[in-house]
Amino acid sequence: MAARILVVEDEPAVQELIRYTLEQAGMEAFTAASAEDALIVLRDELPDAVLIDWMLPNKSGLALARELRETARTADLPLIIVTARGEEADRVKGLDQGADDYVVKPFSPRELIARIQAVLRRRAPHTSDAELTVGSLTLNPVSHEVKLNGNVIELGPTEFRLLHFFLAHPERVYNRTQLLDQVWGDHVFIEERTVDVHIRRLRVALSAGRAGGASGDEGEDVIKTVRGAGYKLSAATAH
Amino acid sequence: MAARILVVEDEPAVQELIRYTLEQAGMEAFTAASAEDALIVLRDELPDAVLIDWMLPNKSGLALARELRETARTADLPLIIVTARGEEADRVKGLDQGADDYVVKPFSPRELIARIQAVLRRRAPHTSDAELTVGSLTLNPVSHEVKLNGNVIELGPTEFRLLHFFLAHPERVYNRTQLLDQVWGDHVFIEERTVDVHIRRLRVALSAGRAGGASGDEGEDVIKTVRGAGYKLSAATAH
DNA sequence: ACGAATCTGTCATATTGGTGTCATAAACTA
DNA sequence: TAGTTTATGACACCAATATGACAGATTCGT
Repeated sequence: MAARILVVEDEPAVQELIRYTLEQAGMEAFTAASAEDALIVLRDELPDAVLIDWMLPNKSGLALARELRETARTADLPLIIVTARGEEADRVKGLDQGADDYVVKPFSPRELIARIQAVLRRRAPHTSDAELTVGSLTLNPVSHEVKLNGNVIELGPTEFRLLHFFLAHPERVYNRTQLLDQVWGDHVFIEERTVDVHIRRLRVALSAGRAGGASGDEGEDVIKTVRGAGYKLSAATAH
Repeated sequence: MAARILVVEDEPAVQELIRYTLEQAGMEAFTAASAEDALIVLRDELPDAVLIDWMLPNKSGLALARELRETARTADLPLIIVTARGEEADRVKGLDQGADDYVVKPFSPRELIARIQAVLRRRAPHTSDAELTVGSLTLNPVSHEVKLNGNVIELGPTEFRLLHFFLAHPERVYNRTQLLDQVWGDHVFIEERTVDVHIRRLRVALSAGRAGGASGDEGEDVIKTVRGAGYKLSAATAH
């Protein structure tokens, strides 16, 4: 989902430049030409971050920043101040006022995007890092490590994501389309049969991990094929 | 050159008092009204020392202290905690958290200056700066020395911070963006691929340290590449 | 203040390894 | 057995990472 940014900037040319830059980077840009407009726009929808020009008609950008901070609903919005070159004092003041970062004009598109993304990143909560386990199989998202009976299993990125998904939804059957959507992303256009191949690669890697096993007794595969339906991960030693 | 001190204090009156005191003593004072602001200011420039009020809005001063210690870039900053009278327990806790010293409010200007100068003078190091070790690799933050199998390894500043960070968070995978945020600071605006280069420099330095070894037996690299995910430091000799 | 030495970030290029597809063999269903 | 559906092995192509070289910064010693 694209990040939605509110741009508060009175000068049309700059406004357009920023909007273009943001959209190039896959972000959605709203605009407001004054602090008042900004407040009105914000009444409707909360963006993911707000970009405020330091110099605005009537109410200064700083005042707007302070106001946003004081209002509960907008208090947590990441703010980035756009300021003119120099102005060290102003910068500190801006940060004191609650801005999360600032960008000095003129700025490069890359820098602007980088700053915004940094701010968004900082606010974003960490995704669940819990270790997933089914039977003797364990996947640790943090260390990016998979173990089976204590043996470390080497997996390629796709197989890792695939197993990760299965472990997060055990015992549940997914058809190839669902797996493509969930593991690859629902915009990709990939042959369905490709899933089979990755399932195989995953199986091979896992069975290799079930090492040392002397006897021909091949334990049940953790990834089960459900003919006509898809695949599922199952701990059951089902017969 | 005047010492530059970052003052993290939310109460304007106290903030002003401290600033005045510092400037009287020929020091340069930056201010931040909250832990968040402090982090932002620190993103730009590293001062010579940080003065933190124990009670801060949102994030407590202690939490800030801990955060600074955990981030490679700021891990070596001398910290002084400003705390209210009494609270022996807090004091201990503060020092545990990595503070270098503390000042009890109300304090005399002379005392404050003295403490700061003392801390600056013995640029020395934090009690909590324990030596970090993984396998036969050791990093001593105090002496700023890295050893591998007893051999001293020479590292550039960035490589040192990078290794420091990895040693503080072993077995955990970080992508390039996270490393840039943690080791360089999250406002920097650096090409992601640059991380690769520093990883390489670190690897080269470390493998050089695995000296004398005649045989072609290249021991496993301590810094592991996790394709599609990033890098991690791992003790595991696994292959 | 002034070179010398070191450090840093970026590129262009080399390498390595992962991906998606196919053709074909098996396995299963009816 | 014929008709499907899934498993396999081989491959060419593409993507991610490693490497080596460089010019601009920074640091240090003097």
